[in-house]
Amino acid sequence: MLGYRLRLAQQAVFRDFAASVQGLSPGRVGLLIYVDANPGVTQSRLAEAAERDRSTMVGVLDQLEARGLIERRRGVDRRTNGLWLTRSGRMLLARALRGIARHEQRIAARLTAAERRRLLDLLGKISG
Amino acid sequence: MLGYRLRLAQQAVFRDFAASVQGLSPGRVGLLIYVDANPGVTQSRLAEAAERDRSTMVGVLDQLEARGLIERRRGVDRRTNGLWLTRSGRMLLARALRGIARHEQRIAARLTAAERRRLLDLLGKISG
DNA sequence: GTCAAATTGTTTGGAACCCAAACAAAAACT
DNA sequence: AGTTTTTGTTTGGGTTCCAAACAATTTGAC
Repeated sequence: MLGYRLRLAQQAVFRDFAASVQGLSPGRVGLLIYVDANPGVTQSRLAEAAERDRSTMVGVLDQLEARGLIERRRGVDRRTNGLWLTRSGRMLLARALRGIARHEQRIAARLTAAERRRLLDLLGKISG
Repeated sequence: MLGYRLRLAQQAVFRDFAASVQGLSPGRVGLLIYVDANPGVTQSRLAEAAERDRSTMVGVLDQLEARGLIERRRGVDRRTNGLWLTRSGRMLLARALRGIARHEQRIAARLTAAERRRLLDLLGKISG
């Protein structure tokens, strides 16, 4: 019951999110944010940060690279690829973040500040 | 932020759920419950109830049938397959439901009754 | 009653996701 | 110098889902 309701709420939020950031899943946005904050980060470190397998990253990064959002550059350690956002990657990320901000506002509008705090608190009790 | 926390909570609940009901995803349990409550239900109706495409059901039902949990019988309308739980399907479902009950208790133990009501209320505000 | 239209389950092809095992290239350690 | 470890990659697998096309069957219109 609770799990079901959690899923419904998450889906509602996700749908709104998806409407805010066309063509970029939450996971992808997370990757772009991380690369933006850590320019030159290695694929393995990024996989670690995202709690995904190295092999999972390959295809994802291939796509982001094909869309011209990130760039792989061979590192001094020639086994590694350093990751950077391209100009258009930074621009798309900025646009996405603005969309996310609007999204947060729409969601926040459904709750008072006190309710929001309470909800986060209760969710924490379940997660932790 | 809120979407992220929702996802964490949902994952926590899901992990606990998975530990309760080995080898049966929440979706599968939902299907078994529905078929149990509506013996002879048609594949299309079941797909409707689960908000999935007819074509999605085929593979899922193939698996459940291969595991000997459900049975397809040609209906009077010979286009249709009526669905029934087999004996072992009913037994497995009963076992799963007991596991889920224990699961709910474990989750409930993290919250007081008042907190639980409050959480469901707040989640409703977000979903609706 | 006959013939077009709708419905049912199915197949095929595809899209996101994800992991594990194996591999070559490169680096680090001994 | 030789062994071990790390990195990115490929391959193969699994899950979950949808859309389009199809034959069999039923329904509806005339």
